[in-house]
Amino acid sequence: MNRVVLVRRSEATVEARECSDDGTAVRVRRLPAADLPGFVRERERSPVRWVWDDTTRWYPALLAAGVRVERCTDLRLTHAVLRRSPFVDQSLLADDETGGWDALAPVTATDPALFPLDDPADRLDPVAEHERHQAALAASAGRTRLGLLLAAESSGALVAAEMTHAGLPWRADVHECLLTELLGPRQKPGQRTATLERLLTEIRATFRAPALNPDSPGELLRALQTAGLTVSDTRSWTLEQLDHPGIPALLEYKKLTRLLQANGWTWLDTWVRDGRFRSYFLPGGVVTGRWASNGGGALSVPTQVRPAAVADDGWRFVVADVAQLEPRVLAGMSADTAMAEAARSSDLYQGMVVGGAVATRAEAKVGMLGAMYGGTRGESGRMMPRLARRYPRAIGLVEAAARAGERGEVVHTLLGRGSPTPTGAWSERPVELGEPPDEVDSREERDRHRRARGRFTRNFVVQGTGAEWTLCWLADLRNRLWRLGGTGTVSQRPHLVFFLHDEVLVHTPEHLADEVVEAVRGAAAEAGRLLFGAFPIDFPLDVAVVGSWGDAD
DNA sequence: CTGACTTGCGCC
DNA sequence: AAAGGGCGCAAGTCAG
Repeated sequence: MNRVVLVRRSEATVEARECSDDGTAVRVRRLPAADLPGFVRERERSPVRWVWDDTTRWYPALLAAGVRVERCTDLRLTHAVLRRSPFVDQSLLADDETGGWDALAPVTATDPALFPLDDPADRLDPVAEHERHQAALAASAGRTRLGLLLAAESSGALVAAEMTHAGLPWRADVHECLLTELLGPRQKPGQRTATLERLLTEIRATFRAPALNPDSPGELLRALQTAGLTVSDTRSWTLEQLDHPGIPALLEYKKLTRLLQANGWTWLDTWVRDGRFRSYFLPGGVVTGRWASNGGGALSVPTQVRPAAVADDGWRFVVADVAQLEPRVLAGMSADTAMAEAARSSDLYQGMVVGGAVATRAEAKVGMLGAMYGGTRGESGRMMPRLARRYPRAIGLVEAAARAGERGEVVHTLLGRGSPTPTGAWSERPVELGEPPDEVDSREERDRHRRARGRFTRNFVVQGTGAEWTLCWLADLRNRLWRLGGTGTVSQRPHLVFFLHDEVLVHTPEHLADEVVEAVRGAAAEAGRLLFGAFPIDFPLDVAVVGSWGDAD
């Protein structure tokens, strides 16, 4: 399949350099920037891979012109993966421009950098960078898996741009009803709503603190202590443990102020336009390879307000999430057949009970979370020996990752994404006897850092490989949705509108909902095959066809 | 006053 | 019910 590298030659001119598989240029043409959408639409009639510096700099304008692309290589993202992969000979990537590629940041519409007069991307040569990537990949011992990761990462960039373009259908009127019901009518900024005022009066009375401002952690802590409560912080979970008549009102107050501040009327004004919640998803935005988001706290939309996400008339949401993604990924990547057997039931934790590893589902869950996150204290720590005996490969894999991290080493995901190189003296330097204590951390502190590093690398391999599974799932789903057919642009057909680590929302015309469900399941099966080949591990989905996100669970 | 840091809490 | 990993965001706090 031919590739077409797109290069900005000036504000008004684009160069399209078409290459065959072996890299020889087939055709180079210059065209006015305004003609680009038409050119891309035409060239998409036969298979092609677009190569560009950064999807956030090219794709939004194409989507706005009604043009979808099938596949691309996003050099900003592939550069980031290659630069940190332990399977890449870094000398093959070295160039004067390496620092520029390292520093390249995505652009969002809220950035003044949307139409930057002086975009740092324009000082970089995508043709040369792409050639370095090809060379580094070809020379890599992990080229097959790494190649899959680069393709999946680039595909994720397309999905992210399309999701921002389409937006998540959001009913401001439903959201406002919900706010008014819980908080009372909207007040001016800085003023408490009726419900908050009522709770405030009650809190001040029961704690005998007539001027108390519960929004100030310091003031609140002192008030609690004056009331005879022994607490050292004001977290809700801490307060729940206390026995005092003022606590319920205080907890309610904290819950409602949180709603008001994070997802209240201001949030609606800022992030919801024309019936869509539009935020920015940033593929590869997290070190593990998970996505980050920008704007409106997209990845932490509380379940409380999800009822306001409502499909258009005649349309539905297909909401799908993977049950217990990370333990399944761990079973697959470690080829632990005993754990894969437990995963055969739709509830992996119950499967561990049936398999005789642990006595209860609760033990299975807490034990696995501890294994993947590094919990050593209490119940999860006590489960570890039994889990390690029963699932030696799975537990062995995370233990090895933890020990590597403690030694200051880099670990990697199944497809070859590397963890960041640790910085700081604590990682390697041995304890020097007699060193002045004010120049080095104490031994205790450095041990604490080492263990924290171990927990990070332990989690990195699982969370990161989980992110690779979901990338493959998204990429394949995106293509299946397009093939369901129909006419028109991305947002006129079944299309992805939201993605939350292990959950997707598809907005679809109602009559295609059943086919979308099939597509979502088919893509999950394909993701499992891509990552784990014939190894028998499956990824059951919870799928719901609903009119509102709030009805999905 | 601004900017950096901390606290607390939402999501997975 | 959290713990243990990864985030974003808003408000409070504090130093300059």
